[in-house]
Amino acid sequence: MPDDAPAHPKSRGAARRAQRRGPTMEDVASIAGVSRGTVSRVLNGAHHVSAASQQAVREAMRQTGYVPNESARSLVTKRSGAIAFVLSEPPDRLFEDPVLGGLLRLCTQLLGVHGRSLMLMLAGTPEERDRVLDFARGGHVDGVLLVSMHDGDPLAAALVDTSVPVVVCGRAPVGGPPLPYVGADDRGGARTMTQYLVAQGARRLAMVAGPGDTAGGVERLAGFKDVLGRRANRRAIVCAAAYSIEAGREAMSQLLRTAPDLDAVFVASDLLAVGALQALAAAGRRVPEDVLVGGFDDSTIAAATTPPLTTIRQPLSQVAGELVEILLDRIGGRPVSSRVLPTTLVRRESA
Amino acid sequence: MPDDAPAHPKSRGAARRAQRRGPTMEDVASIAGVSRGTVSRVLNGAHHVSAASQQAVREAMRQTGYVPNESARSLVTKRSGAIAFVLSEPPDRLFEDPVLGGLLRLCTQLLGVHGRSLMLMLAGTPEERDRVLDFARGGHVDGVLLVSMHDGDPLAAALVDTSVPVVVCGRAPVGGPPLPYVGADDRGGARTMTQYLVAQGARRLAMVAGPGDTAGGVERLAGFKDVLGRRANRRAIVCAAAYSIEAGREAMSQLLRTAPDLDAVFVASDLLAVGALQALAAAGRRVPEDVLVGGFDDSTIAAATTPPLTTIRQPLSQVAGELVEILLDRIGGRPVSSRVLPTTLVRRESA
DNA sequence: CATAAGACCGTGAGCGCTCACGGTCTCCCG
DNA sequence: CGGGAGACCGTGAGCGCTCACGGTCTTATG
Repeated sequence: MPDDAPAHPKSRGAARRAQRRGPTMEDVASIAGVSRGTVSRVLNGAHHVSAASQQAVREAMRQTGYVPNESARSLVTKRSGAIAFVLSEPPDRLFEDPVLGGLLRLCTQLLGVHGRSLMLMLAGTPEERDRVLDFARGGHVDGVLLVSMHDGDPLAAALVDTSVPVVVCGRAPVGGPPLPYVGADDRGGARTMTQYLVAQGARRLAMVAGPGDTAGGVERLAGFKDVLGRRANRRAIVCAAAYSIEAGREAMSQLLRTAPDLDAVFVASDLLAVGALQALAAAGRRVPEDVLVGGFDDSTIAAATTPPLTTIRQPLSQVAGELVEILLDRIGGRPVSSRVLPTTLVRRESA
Repeated sequence: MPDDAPAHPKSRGAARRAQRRGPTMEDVASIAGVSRGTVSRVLNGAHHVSAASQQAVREAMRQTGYVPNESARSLVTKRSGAIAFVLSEPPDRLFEDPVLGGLLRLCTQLLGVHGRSLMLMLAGTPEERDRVLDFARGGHVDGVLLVSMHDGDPLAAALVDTSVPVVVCGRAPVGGPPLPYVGADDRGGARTMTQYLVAQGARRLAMVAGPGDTAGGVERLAGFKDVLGRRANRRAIVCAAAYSIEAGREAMSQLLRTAPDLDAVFVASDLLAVGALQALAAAGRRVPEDVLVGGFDDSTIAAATTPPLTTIRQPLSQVAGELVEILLDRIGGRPVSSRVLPTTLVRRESA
């Protein structure tokens, strides 16, 4: 410390405290020979601080191992630096779906580079929902990334009047408040797949749709119908009870009964398709020789099935990118708009 | 302002502030006709508070929609209520492995029940690691759940001297500090599977082991060798480069070259096994007729392969339970001990 | 050379809470 | 009936930070 005299009167207890409970701003300030205010300035922004002070402060921070106390900061700024990633789903969803895992990872990573942290919150039960609401109201989080597939989700409505910025992933639940959202183009993707199946020679197409109260459920079905028009056979469409392997197996079995002559099936998600593949195999139908199978999502599992699944890829990293960008914009008070991202067909062997 | 009489001197700004930024404790107190201190008491513990005051306070809280400000609380208590779930892995791990997703969900849920929240943090890059460390040092989290598979992880060592309670999931990395951990009995499970394979008539067993610097990698291999003793053929053991489908495929292909006469293979993880199954199919080997295949984890994917995978189940919910219990104990200053949980064989069709 | 404009920096007043302390009031025992 | 023990409750002093304000010192400008 070439530039510093013995120290200021204020620094008496500072050193002792510094070793007890982590150094405070005051400690850094006294070591750097400046005031709290200056330290604060270099910490955020560093406008109007001389190069010398800045240097001294940084050195003092390094030397003391200073870490700003986020609680104290939040207390006055009313910002927490945290974003809630809320999974408004039955509890086993995260367990099953690799897509969700990927989204979560991507968001954590992206948020991290913006200096923000992610709190994972479940909202399957009323108690959990209340906790989320309390967090939002209590200023514990600056924004919410709501992953909600189901329509009429009570959380979305409750969340808007906490006035905490919210962005929905997937699609804004119908009947809910008009929240900004970002999602893949479910309908367009479904159209692409259906057209592809037709182009591959499918004549009697069937569909395993997702649950009827989810965006993926209705939009992908709509895309299917867009292409088929009145040729769509009502008997050849069943909705799965959930996005799970079992539900897919059951739905496919049912399809095999109601539309036994099907020669292609579009399944609304890869996980569902895994189940469908199993049901098909159990029924002795070969894929793709007897039945073409198309999935949706392009999750990890798609490449692992037998045969590997032809599917529609969701641009997951784009979705994550837009999600955090929009949320951060909303938090910053900038205007935002929802976004629907294009999907692509991934050809493998099932169709 | 229709509802406000001149009121107490102190409550002048209170009402105005209450509608601006959420009610504070002072607001609740003045409405309930008590003091801050009493409100604080009913909030935590509620000892030495008359039933009447307690009633009044609760009513006032309900009426104002009061939510305690966690930052202010943390500032004085030095506790944050948050736990970091740190994934010290290459970034694509979470993407792939359903086991991790399940663990994450379970921990979030359990922690939630205890009134604590979970921050998800990645620690794949040095920057991310520094962030984790800063969080720990800054008192931003009360404890860390470290999911680290690789030995010699620098994070574990750095974390211990932040004096923040840490519990490791999996196993304490060798060469690292002696941290409490909880994990499944990898070695025992591997023994069980190997014995089972032998009992099923396997004579020339091979193994696709996990990466050599992971607990799962060395322990499961050790279990394999425990059973086979000197009958273990060195040529019939290869380590996969990672826990991924591709790595499994490649390892299996290699095995097919170095030990072409194998009639059973124990694969150190389900994900790896998916790849192995693909390689086997590509080579024209039928499972289980020509080759028995055993996996490890019993992740979602295990039931979805063709044929469905016989595997070793990790008691995931028990792992999660012990993990948070031990961490909470450590935070509470109670003594803790590491725990190894038993695994079970799940028979399906691949062996 | 006087003065305005700006750069730089220190200070005080909180943010909303907890916790130790001390005060009051009741009740019971000797 | 005095007084100690508790129960109950209010108060002050911060926790570590930010932000507005105002002061000093430099520099440019008329």
